[in-house]
Amino acid sequence: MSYHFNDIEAKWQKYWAENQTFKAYNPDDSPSLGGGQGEDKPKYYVLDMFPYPSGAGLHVGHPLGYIASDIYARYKRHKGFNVLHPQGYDSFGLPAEQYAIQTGQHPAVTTEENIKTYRRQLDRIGFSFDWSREVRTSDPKFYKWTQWIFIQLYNSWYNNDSDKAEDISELVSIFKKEGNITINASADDNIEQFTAEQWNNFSEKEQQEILAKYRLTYLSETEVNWCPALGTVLANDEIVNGVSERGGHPVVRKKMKQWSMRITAYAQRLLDGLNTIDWPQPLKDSQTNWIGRSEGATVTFPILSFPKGEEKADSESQDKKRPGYMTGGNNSHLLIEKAQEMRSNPTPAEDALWQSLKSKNLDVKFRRQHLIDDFIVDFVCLSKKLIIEVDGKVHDSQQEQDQQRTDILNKLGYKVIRFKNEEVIGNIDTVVSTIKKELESAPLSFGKGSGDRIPVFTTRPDTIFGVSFMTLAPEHELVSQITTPEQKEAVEAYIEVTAKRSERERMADVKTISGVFTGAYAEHPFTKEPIPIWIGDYVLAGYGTGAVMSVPCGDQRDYDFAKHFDIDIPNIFEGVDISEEAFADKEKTIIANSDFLNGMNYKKATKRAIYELEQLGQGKGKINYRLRDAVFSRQRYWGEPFPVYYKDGLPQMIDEKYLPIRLPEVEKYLPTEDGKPPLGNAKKWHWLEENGEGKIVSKEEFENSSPLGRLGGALELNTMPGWAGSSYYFNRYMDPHNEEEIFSKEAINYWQDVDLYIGGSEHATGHLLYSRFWQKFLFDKGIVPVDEYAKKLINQGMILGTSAFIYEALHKDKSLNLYLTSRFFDGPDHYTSLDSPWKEKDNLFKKRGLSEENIREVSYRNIHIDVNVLKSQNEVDLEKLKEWREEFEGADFIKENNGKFLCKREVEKMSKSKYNVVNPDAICEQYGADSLRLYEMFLGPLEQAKPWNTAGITGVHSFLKKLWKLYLSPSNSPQGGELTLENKDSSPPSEEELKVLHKTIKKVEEDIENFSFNTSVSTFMIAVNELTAQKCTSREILEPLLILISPYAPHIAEQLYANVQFGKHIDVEDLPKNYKGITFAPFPRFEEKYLVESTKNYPISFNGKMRFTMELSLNLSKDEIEAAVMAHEKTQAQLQGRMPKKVIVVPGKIVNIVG
RNA sequence: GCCUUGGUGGCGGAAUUGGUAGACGCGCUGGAUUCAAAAUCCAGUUCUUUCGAGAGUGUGGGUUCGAUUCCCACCCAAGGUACCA
Repeated sequence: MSYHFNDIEAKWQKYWAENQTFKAYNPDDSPSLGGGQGEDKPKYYVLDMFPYPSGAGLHVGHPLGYIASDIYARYKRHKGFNVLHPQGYDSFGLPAEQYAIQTGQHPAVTTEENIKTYRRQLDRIGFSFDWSREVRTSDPKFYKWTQWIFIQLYNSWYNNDSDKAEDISELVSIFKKEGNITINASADDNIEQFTAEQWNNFSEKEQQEILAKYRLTYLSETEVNWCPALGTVLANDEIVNGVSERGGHPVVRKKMKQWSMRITAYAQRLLDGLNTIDWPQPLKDSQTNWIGRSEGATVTFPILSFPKGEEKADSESQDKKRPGYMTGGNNSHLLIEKAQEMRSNPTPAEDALWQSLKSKNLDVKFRRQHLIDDFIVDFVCLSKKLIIEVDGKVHDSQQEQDQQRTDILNKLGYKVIRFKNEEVIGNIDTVVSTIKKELESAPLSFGKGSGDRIPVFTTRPDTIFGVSFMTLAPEHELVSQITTPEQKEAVEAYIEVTAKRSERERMADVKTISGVFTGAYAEHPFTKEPIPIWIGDYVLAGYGTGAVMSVPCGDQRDYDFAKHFDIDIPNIFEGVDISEEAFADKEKTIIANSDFLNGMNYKKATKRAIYELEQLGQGKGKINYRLRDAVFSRQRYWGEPFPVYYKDGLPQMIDEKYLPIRLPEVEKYLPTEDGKPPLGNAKKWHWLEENGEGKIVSKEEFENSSPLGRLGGALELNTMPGWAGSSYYFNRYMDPHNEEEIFSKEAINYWQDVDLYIGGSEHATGHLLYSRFWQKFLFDKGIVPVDEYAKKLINQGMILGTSAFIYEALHKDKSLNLYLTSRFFDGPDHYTSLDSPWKEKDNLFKKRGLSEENIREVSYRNIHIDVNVLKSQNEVDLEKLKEWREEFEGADFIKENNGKFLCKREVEKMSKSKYNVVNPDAICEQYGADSLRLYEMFLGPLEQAKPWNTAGITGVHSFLKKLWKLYLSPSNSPQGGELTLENKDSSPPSEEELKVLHKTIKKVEEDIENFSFNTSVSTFMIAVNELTAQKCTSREILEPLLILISPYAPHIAEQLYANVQFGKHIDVEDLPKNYKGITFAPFPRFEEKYLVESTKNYPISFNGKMRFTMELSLNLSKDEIEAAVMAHEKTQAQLQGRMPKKVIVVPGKIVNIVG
């Protein structure tokens, strides 16, 4: 009986489905569901990346990873594990919606159809998925939990002290008691300080607005990547080269109110976590780059500007310099003496505080009796903009004046705190610790209202003495404030030009150096020299502080800028020539010309520079991240609705008990006429909650309801992005039908995490980063037990297509309807042969009415043809070609002498437009799923990209036929042939056969553990070839061999295994009810003893080159081996009479003769 | 530019700790079988060669008795990333 793969495969697939062979059991399942079955087995979770069911269906490249994971899952079942191997669909997404816009079909309908196609294709390949656990992100039962997680995020804030997310209610209770002074949170950076008293006096709305700045998901006016063509916002990773990844539409920057996710709070933990997981290095590297941690310092440079009214005197006498600490106003000259007098005659309280401030090592500098505008303040920390006033009794009677003064100081960006004399004298420690807290929480930020200094971030504080100018991003908010009247025109013109240039242009045009001087100067923190402030578009507004201290000798961009504008380039490196380029090597750096940093290396100098800056209160060590908070709103229909409504413009979460909030029906999937997202078209999209009942109603219905005791309002119009559902689906598989909880405690504690995750590397900075973020959040909240969800991850390589080309003759760009076999061409228009078929073409040209001269004008081009019309490697089936495209119908084809018409093949990405797509269905039809599985693995290492070439599949296919024959003699009997082994009294295996089996067990087991599936397939081929040659009929050999092959080619293995069990060919239909298939048969045990050899065929090398081999007993000693080798005639021939200098003998390995 | 991965016959690829380079398969060549084809089976297939042998794993060096494997420098390809201070 021959190998009828189609029949066998269909029957076994049906059998597995009916018997739920691959169902994984949770320990808490009821016994009728098979609960407890997994208890005595260790768990193993194998997962494929969530597929998006696209309309095009699967091509041969898609199942590669699924086949690999399936082999591993099946292998683990043989190894006695309770294996969870689920599959489902990431079924929300753009393409279905685009299609809906074009055709009016509901995305749910097309998605359902696409899923059916996917499922049919997947089923045909024989995967061992537990389909009872299937989930779909677009299913309300699933997205109920997506919405639920969103609410959890909304109700959380990130506590940097405990380094985890905590409930927002804890934050509120701290605010009530202490205000926000002691809070160390990952939050917005423009938060004002407040006391408990202030908090308690804030209105509900004010409180909510403040809380929003702490929540892990929050609404904010963000600059987003708006894609007008798609009508939506895109995430950074959805943009490739400045255009949308899907569709290639232009993208512009735009401000919009959006939900954001505070992923930045997790930046460090996302980075640290990478060290604990076994993921591919390139993937870890791209996450590391994406997070973009850089260690350095913030340095603040005071701006030298001129006090009103003193401009002239100052500019003449002081050469346009004025130190940054001179913060006095127009009347400074009148007040300065008074201040000096007060300084020398402090009150007892002032003196006590001053001594404490000096001695407590506060890392910041305080000044006393200092001029701020027209006031003399008691104490001020300029870098933190904090003023401390110590009030005597007299202040009780002048509270109003004091308030006015405070208001003015506040406007100047200072914070004022007041203490009474008796507080300072009575309890100096409390006063100092309050000041400390204030200082710690005061941001080193110089946002609005702090126009007198420029903060920068630098990774090279050691090069601070090399600063010769500063550069601000053109968008920097200080630019307009500091620009001098003379430079105003030039600066404004420059800003206008840069604003007009799109992001894309700016990115493409890196080489052009441009910038403008603002006319303003900043003061160097140490030398107190003035530094010119420029603007330039090489500085990005969005990174760091949007300003840089430019060190031209140490940074190439600064160097180029300085050269271009002829700015001074001081050299601060010892023994380095900077006449041609900047010197950026940290390792070799020795600092010079830098005062206290001279002679230090990078590390030392950095540390010292930061220390000195801190002493001055003009800098601090800082870690900066490139990672930005993730925008979570999409102006789309086909996505998860937010569980959010708006009341007085503030977002409100809907109570969990009302989830899911279902996606409403709309008539049109386009944005509304007034530019609102598609959900704006929904007739009913208001939330109304009254009498403990919540529902979605129309606007009218909401407005007509009684305002008393009612909750609700307009629902959110945005939907969630594609990555929402895929950020936790792997956990939901553990308990996918639970309606009470996202998953049960028992389920998550049993399955814990994914042991093996296989998928494409394209998700490196999208899905794989966001999902790690959510996992860490869920971990903080005690919802999941581990903070990394996938222990091991493998990126499968892409399968490329092998395109086919034929050559078409053209005259003046017009097709002559004549095609030539490709052997004549090296490429288009480049022929290599002039033999008879080549000459034949001229006759055909003449028939087409071309003159001799015309013929000389004929040119050729190569065109793609469908790879499915090929007969073999490169022979075209002309009949099929004509069927494929009408234009070939009446065409002439110039063939080879042997009548064949050949095409050229070339490896390219598999894509529809290149006609090189191969459908797995066609392969299954022609060769079977087992052949497809084996061939995909046989192509090469899993992680590497490799070309598909259908012609090569005959190799694995004939292997399967040989395997079949090894078990069933090639009898012609129509009723299932003779089995080559007798069931009961099969002959005992020979030593040679046992050796083949055990060497195969060893190799295959090692290969699977190393995910080296390609080499296993070769091993199977070798084993079957050898056993066939040995005419093996022993059940002790043939049965275990099937278990080895079963993960790779499960259908044929199941069938032959059944045959072996019954001693004859048996149809699936005839199996007894209690039949146990191959799936859980224990993996054969490798036994070393069968591989022990008594002799070795030694390679004999001369000077390291193998010249011949020699069979010797392994019992021989080194000397005996040497003697035997030297006695060999070929040895003497090689040596030609010379005496060897040395003979290396490695017993069991090699003999090398040197001489 | 930077980071990562890789470079071995006509092609996909093997060689697990430094020890017989090219396993296994495709393709190709020749043969058997057949009226013929498909299928199947057998033999050969890195290159050069005076048939003795010699060279050979991107290039050039090095370490070693011995290097595809380890070290240094360079070249090329693919992927990621990009004025990130």
